[in-house]
Amino acid sequence: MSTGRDRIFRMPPRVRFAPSPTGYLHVGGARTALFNWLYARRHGGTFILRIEDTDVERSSADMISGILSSMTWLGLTWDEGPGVGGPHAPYFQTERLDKYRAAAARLVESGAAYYCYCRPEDLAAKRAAAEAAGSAWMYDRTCVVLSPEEVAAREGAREPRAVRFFVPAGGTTFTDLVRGHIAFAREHIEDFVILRSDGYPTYHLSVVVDDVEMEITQVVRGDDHISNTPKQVLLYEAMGATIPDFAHVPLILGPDKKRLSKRHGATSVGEYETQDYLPEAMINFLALLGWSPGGNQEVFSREELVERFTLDGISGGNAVFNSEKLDWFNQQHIMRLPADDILRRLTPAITAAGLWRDSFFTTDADWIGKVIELLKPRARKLGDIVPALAPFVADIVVYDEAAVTKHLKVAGVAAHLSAWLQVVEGLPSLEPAATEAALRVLAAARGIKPGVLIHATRVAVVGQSVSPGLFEVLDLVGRDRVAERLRAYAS
RNA sequence: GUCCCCAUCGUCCAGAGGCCUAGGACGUGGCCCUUUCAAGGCCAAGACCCGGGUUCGAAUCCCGGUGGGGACGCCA
Repeated sequence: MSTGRDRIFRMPPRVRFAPSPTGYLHVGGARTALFNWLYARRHGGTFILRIEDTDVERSSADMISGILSSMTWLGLTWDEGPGVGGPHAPYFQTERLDKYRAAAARLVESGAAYYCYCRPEDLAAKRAAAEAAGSAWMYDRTCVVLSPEEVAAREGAREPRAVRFFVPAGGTTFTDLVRGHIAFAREHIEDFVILRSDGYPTYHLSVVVDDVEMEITQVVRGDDHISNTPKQVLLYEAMGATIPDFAHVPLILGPDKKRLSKRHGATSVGEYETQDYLPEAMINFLALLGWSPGGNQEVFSREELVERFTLDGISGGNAVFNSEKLDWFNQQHIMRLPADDILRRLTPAITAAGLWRDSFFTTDADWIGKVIELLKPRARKLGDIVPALAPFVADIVVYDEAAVTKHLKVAGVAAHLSAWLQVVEGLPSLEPAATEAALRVLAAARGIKPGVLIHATRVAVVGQSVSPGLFEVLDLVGRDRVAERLRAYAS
């Protein structure tokens, strides 16, 4: 049998992300998708998206479009799958049912599987009884001993039946790229159903049939699939197919170390999109949850992650989702975004706020770029920049009452501002260093601390007691606007 | 209950027998910068789950225990 290692060097990998559209794209799923995507991109391979919608009861079209949209938002583009097609189309399992049925029939034919006429209610009762007795239930093989005549009779009577895989005696081992060898004794594996009585395949069958047909070379998926793997290995063997490599990645937990769920807060990628996180921050954060490139660098661009990604950098233990660190990554990525990029991303929001000017991309590009640079390190979310733009680009100043009371409605301040206004009007421009020097000279002349003028000016000009460095702000707001706003509070 | 996986600061990771007096990041506390708020810089507190082995030497290897997680569906 050829090992995965050989395969890596022989041909580009083909990996897939195969979500079930029974819910939104969960951050855990997103990370699994990311690892697959990084692996494919790193090795010049193919990243396939396949929708496992065989649970027709719980799957929905809305969930499918939600998942696709979250994948797109994260930038996890797929080479084969919904919308783009590919050599193994279709990529929706419900459109591939004939393949699973044919595979099940072949397995029955070869004796690797058999028809099971047990009724679900009876099985449930047996399971409940075993559970009550405190022991684990495994299918008791009632139907494996049926004679060919009886099977023929029941088939003729069109009795509902499922197809079960016959688990042979022995042991099953497989190599996991993250954990090494894993062994299961087959007495712990029951004869599992591969085709339901309604003709739909179960996960085990469809996943193996598709992974074989789509020539998947590495199966990178969640840890929760590790106990499914021996069953699937058995299926590969029975089908005479090449077994892919497996890499099971640890789960993402909530702060209480329980599997991450809604009660821990936002768990779907869509919620983070709504909350205005940068997709590159999400990618960076998720990549480092359970994987390490080695070294001390923490902030990575998508390209840098692709360059460094290796499966053996994945750690074995589960990871707790730490949203404070996500916030930090978000801020780090905001600070690394060029101003023109920020402007482009924020165009709709700025427009909606009534602050847009077409000159931002032309004659005012330089100026607005400086404004954004000033606002950048203070934004925790990209959208924080939008309201902060108002005092610069418009005459909209929202005055914070507490700030006004504290810094402007103070005895003597109006007179000081009046003097300062005269100075400002006499200045050729508000170049920061010169403006600051002028303010300090004035403060000294009037026998007050520079801070009195600085704080009063800040509140008068931006309406808040916090802002970027005052003199940079004044320069970018412009002398006329600054003078106008000072005048409102001068005596 | 049975099987499987995992185990380093509160959290995410580094560490693949001596480089460990265990390193980085988030968070926390302090200081610096300073006109505010951020950003940035510096400092501090903070961990190898326990017990046995193996070895001259173990965070690193082995065994056991404990703890956590996962799986035991005609869900995926």
